[in-house]
Parts: sequence; C-alpha cells; structure tokens
Amino acid sequence: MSDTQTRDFIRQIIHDDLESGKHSEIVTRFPPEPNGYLHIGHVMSICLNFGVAAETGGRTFLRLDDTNPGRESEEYVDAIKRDVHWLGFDWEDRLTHASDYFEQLYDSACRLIEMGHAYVDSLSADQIREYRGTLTESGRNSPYRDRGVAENLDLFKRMRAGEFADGEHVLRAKIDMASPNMNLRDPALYRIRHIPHQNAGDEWCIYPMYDFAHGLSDAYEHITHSLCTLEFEDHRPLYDWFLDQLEPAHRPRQIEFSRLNLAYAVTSKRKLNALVEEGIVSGWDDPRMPTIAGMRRRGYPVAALREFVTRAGVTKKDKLIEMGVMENCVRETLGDEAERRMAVLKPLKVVLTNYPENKVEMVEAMNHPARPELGTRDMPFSRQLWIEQDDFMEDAPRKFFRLKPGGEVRLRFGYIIRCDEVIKNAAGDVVELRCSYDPDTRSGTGSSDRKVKGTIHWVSCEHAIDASVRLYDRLFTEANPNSVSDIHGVLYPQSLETVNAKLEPALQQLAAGQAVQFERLGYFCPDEKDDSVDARVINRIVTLRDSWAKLEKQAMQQQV
RNA sequence: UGGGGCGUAGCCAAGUGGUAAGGCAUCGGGUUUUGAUCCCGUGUAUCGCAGGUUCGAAUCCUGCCGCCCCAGCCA
Repeated sequence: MSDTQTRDFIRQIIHDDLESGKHSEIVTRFPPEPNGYLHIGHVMSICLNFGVAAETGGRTFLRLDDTNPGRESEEYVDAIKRDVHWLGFDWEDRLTHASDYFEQLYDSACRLIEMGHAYVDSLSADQIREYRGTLTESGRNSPYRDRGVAENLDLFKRMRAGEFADGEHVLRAKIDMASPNMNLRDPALYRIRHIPHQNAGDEWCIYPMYDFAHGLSDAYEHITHSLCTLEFEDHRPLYDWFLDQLEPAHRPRQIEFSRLNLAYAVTSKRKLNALVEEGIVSGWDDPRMPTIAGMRRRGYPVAALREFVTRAGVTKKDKLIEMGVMENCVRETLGDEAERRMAVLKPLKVVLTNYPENKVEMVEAMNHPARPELGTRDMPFSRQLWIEQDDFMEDAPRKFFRLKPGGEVRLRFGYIIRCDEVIKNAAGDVVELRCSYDPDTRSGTGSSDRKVKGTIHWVSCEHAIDASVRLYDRLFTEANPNSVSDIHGVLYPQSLETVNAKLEPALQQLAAGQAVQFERLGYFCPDEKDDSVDARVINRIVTLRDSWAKLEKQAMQQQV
C-alpha cells in the first residue's frame, strides 16, 4: 500500500508502529472458536488479520480458541481450516490452539494466586451472579475472597487433579467488585468441566476462560496487534491487567473494530445453528447461508468476497451493508471471468413453421463478448426451440421489446423470427408459439444487419439437456435479522425455487465449481454436492442486473 | 439512572483547523445481436443537535440527543 493512499485506522496504527521502530515485524492472529462454521463476518477478520501481515511482510497465526470443550468439535476445526485456505490465506506452520498453552496458562494462574491476585471461590454460579451486583450497583466480595495463598494453591491443584465436581469451585481474579466495568468484578479464570477436549483429550478437567487465555496466548505467540470486534472493547482493561500482572516477554496490543453485518443475513452463531438444526436450510453449506462454505457452494468467487470486505472498510461504526454491494462484487468478477452459455429456465415451446422438418444447422456463439480469445462454440438450431416464458407476452406494453403476437425478435446468434400464432390449452395458458423465421437474417451473414429491438435466448428442443436449477433468494424478509429475537417470523418462504430447465448441449461439459453466465439470466454453477453428469443440478449464483424488472416493479408500485 | 463505544448523502467511507474525496445505490443520456457489460452525466450532505473558541470548525471546547455493547463458571 502506497503512502498516498488512505489507510484504515488499524493499518495506520500498524504503519506508525513500524515507522517508529516499536515493532520490526507485524504478527497477527485469526482466533475462531471451533464451535460453528465461519461466516461473512469472519471473512472480514480473516482478510484484515492475514492482510495487514502480508502487506508488511509479517506473519499470521491461525489459532483455534478452544477453551470451552463442551461445544467445540473436530468437524468445525476442519471446516475452519478449509475455509481459510479457500480464501487464499496460508498460515504455514502457524496453526495453533489455545489448548496448546494449557500448561503455561495453568502455571500463570498459579503465579497469580501466589501474588495474591487470584483465589478459589466456592460460591455457586447463582450466588456469584448475585454477588456481582448490577450495572448500577456495585458487587460484594465473596466470603472466600480472602482465602490464604496456600489454601488457594492447594484447592486449585486439587481442582486440576479432579477432586471436585463441575461447578464446585472456580478460580477468580481478585480485582475490584465495585468496578463500573463488569469485566473487572473478579472475573472467572478457570472452571471445572469433566469432559474430554477435542484437542487435549482428557488431560484436563479444568479449562481457562477466554479473557485469561486469549491475551496470554497472544503474548506467547508474540502477537503484536490483537485485532477483535467492538464487543471486546471493555474487556481491554482486563486484557491489559493480565499482562501487567504477569509481565510476559512480549506485550500484544488489542485493537477493536466493528463487525460487518450483511443485510438480510444472520451472522449470529446461535441463529445460524438454529437454521441448520431445525432443517430450515440443508446444512451449514446451504447456498443460502452467509457461511463461507455456503457462499463457496453457491459459487461466489473468492475475489468477490475479498473485494466486498474491502469495500465495507475497517472502522468502529456499526454497519449493515446492503446485499447489492455483495451481489455487485460477484457480478463484477464473474462478468470478466465467466464464459457465456444459453439456458432456458422456464421453457415455452416455439415451432418455426417455415423451417424444414429435419434440418439442423450449427450457429456460432461467442463465449465472451468482450474476450474474443475465449473462442466460440457451435449451437444446434432446429425447427422446435425452447424460449423463456418471460420473453413472450400476449398483451405487451409498448416498451416490451421481446416476443408478442405479430411481433419480431432476434434469436441470439440465430435468426429473426415473427410470432404468427399463439396456442393455448383448455385452461387458457399459452403452451406453444407458432413462428416463422427470416432466412436472410442469420447471424454473422451479410444480410444479417436488419435491426429488431429485442434479442432473446433459446435452446433447441431436440438437443437440450435437462437440468434442475436452484434459484436462490435472501433467507429473510427483514433487513437486520440479527436484531430479531425470533427469526421464524421473518423467514422468506421463496428463498429457494427449483425449476426444470433446458440447457444448450455445450453445458454437458460444465465442471464442478465452474461458473458460467446463462445469457440474460445470471451466473450459475453446478452444485458441488448434488450435481452429476446424468442429473444436472445447477445453482444460480446471482442474477444479472435487470433494468426491465426494475421498470416493471416501479410500474406496479405506481398502480398501488 | 454505572461503564465503554459510535454518529459525514439511501448503504459504506475519506477527511486530523483553511472552506466536504471515492465506491455502491438512485436518476438522466449514449453504445450494444445479453433490457447485461461499457461510456458519459447526475447529490441544496444544516458533517446528530445547540452553544462556544477562532479571521476561519466535520475537525478544538462545553452541554444535550440518538444508536450499539457489558450483569456467562460463552467467545
């Protein structure tokens, strides 16, 4: 990053620390708890932590913050590693766990006891809550607060040895029960949990709390800048308190930034988990989920995600970013990269009455209008074609320049056709169009320059491939579902629509994870789990921008 | 009614005492065999409000208002 560019406030601090010589190398860490899948909010943190280190030639640790074995699991550890890698970041040999430091943490706790800064409390959880006071009233000292050093040390050792049941005792820091900052009212340091740990096995039955473990882990790893979200801001005095008391060789600095919230998406782990548990979505990687796994399966490119968090910025202001920003990032990267193909999502049959019965000709179609080097492909053209239902309207408004009775339209890369007859079923639905084509208008030939207002996409019936296409939309009707206590009331029932689509033959070769643009519709890619050569299952990543749909919507609103 | 943080256009966001960048959205227009892309143009922002300091304030001071976070043996 050049000096003339503006830096966010964290990069500014880091820049200053390098310039002043406070640090010669920047070391950061991304510290997820393995109790759920990573989501869009984590993308921000990952890009920030790995980004600032990479930009300054520093290093970043991927540290699994696994201090609460009751809700952590191997599955989440694996998913986290996969997701960070997929985003393009490499921790090399710096994959660590808070649990790697349990022994050192235990020693530090003993030292705190020896210094008279920690004690074993034997109050119950409920009693501790009572003694803590409220936001406006100070707390009271526990009757066990003045136990002697020897007794505390003995009890703590016996806690570790497994002599007590869960909840019988807890190790607490001795700070200030009258502090206006609740975090300083003798916070818990260790609790007893007789359950095995995903990484440490059953070596321990006492586990450190986040506040105690986090800052010290940062110190052990020589982290220079410990970046976290705003809700930890009033933990910083506690973070610093541990460093002040224990004086580790390296002193990290905690800096807080605001979380990134995406409109119409939840990032609360509890709510994400509920969506999965209750079967509202198919899993953590459901393409509608704002999880990294979900977005990957949906087909969002890494470059788009990284661009998105860059556009969101790093500040301390609460933010709720419009879905359109994300969609645009996806469109921009895919617009450049994705080859074009044709597919019909909601088919309507067109018969070209003046086209020979058994004739098939190949028309040449460009793979990318702005990148001729990507070449062309041949598409079969024949008497019976599928077109999009939305591309025909019986009583069309003046500005509708697609097919209408008596009207003309160009078939992309093919001929101009005219709609002569509309066939309906008994219910009055349009089931087929009889059209005639103009043989002089074949695309690319000398006489093909006759102009018509509209161009529509099509697929030859005889050659079409059937596919199940999943059309995704937002999961919620509420812009900020994070703020809603019961998400069930704000679920969007149409978040998934599956259609039986018709694909052009070249799509047979579409590989897993390969995104293409279906012309005039949007960007699509095969589903990484459900797609197969025999039964294609394709996800819609995002629609194309659609100014016609916008006009229609405005017209509707004006009528109301 | 304790403590901490934040308030610049619809959504993000620069700006750090010298007269409000940029992006996305919006709205016009042009090009176009994707109503896409691309290209042009488009914003009376009382810089949360009110006072004060100053030749000069989004930037400094005071008071107020609004929003977010904290009373887990969660992170």
